[in-house]
Amino acid sequence: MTECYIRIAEDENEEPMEIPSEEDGTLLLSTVAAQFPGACGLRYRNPVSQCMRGVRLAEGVLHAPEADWGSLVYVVNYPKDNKRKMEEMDAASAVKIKRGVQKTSDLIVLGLPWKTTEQDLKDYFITFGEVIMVQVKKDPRTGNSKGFGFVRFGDYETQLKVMTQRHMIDGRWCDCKLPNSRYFPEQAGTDEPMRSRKVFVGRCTEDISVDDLRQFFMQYGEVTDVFIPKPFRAFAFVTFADDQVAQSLCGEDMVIKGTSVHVSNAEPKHNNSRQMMEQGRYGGYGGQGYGSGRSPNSSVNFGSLNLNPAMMAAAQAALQSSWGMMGMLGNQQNQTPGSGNSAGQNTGGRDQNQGYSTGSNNYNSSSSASLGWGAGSNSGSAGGYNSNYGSSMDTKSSWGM
DNA sequence: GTTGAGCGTT
Repeated sequence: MTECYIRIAEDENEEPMEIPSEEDGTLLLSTVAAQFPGACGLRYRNPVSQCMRGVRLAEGVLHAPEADWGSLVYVVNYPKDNKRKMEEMDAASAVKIKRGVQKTSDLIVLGLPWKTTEQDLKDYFITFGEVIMVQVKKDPRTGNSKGFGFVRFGDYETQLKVMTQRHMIDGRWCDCKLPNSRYFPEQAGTDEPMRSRKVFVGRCTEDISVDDLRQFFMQYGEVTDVFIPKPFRAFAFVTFADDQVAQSLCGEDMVIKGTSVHVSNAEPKHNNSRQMMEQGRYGGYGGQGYGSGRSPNSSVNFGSLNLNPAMMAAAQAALQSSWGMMGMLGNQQNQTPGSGNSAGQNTGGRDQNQGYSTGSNNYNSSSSASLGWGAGSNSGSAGGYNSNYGSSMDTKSSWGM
């Protein structure tokens, strides 16, 4: 497929405008948005079925429905359409529904053998379901594994399943939990102190450009600004036209160009010390330190339920979901009773009767392609951390909320 | 070349 012009209109009955594709025949959402500000996608009427069809959109790139775009007229989608239809529903819920029932998040994988590679991790976890991203954390200098990593699944059910059992990976028992670094906006406070239109995007890699960020985040709403500090400091700021859109994304893990980035509240810029007074309740991590017990604002006491750490993690996740604790109690029955709650990190133990057998290669993931590693060495995760990290704080002070 | 509880980003 080659470069062409695609007919696009705001409405089926409107006069279409011809918009150029890329050289490979794809169409950038940003190109559409240049003519139709706020656009988040395209649809068209299928000539055969007479039904409206959505155009495939992946990371800001629109793909022709058939071999080429043809002479159809494509109609612009706007995020506001959703909001109008959903009336009282806030943008946060709208976004969640648009993207599926329950968002997934990165899980930390603890106890990995030193030799385990990202490919090994992927090969193992794909037997549970679609894998969006894997990482093995390495020493930036030597390249040696630090013995832990991260994984992200396509489906929340898969994530729950993986969290509730231990994993034999390359000869060692490993645990998958929600990482401590996760920020829980639902628990940050009862009222909503933050109404910023700007979000902080952490864990960026150097190959993620301003355009990449803009094109990725456009799918959630109109992006008014993208800022990447120079020199590279592994984070960025994205500002939306709508603060509700910004807030709805806070706390989420996103995968951009195969890298797991984390979206959270942008801290108020501190120039003139007044705002520092409010830092207490803002604090990016909701005030929770590393390691110690979380859920400071939760009124539920899980201690009485005799849950093992994995179940605690699931419970933590349940707190954020709509189905609450009910699903968990069902899961609990599948746990082997009296197997010890593995609190002592018994890494050599063979205590759990997990239904996973290392011989079964049921690669049931339908399509994990196009999302990351395919071409060998994209996830050189440690590659970007060598240079002046955290050197100049003044780069962001010149930039206002 | 060692290690074995931890925790990625302001």
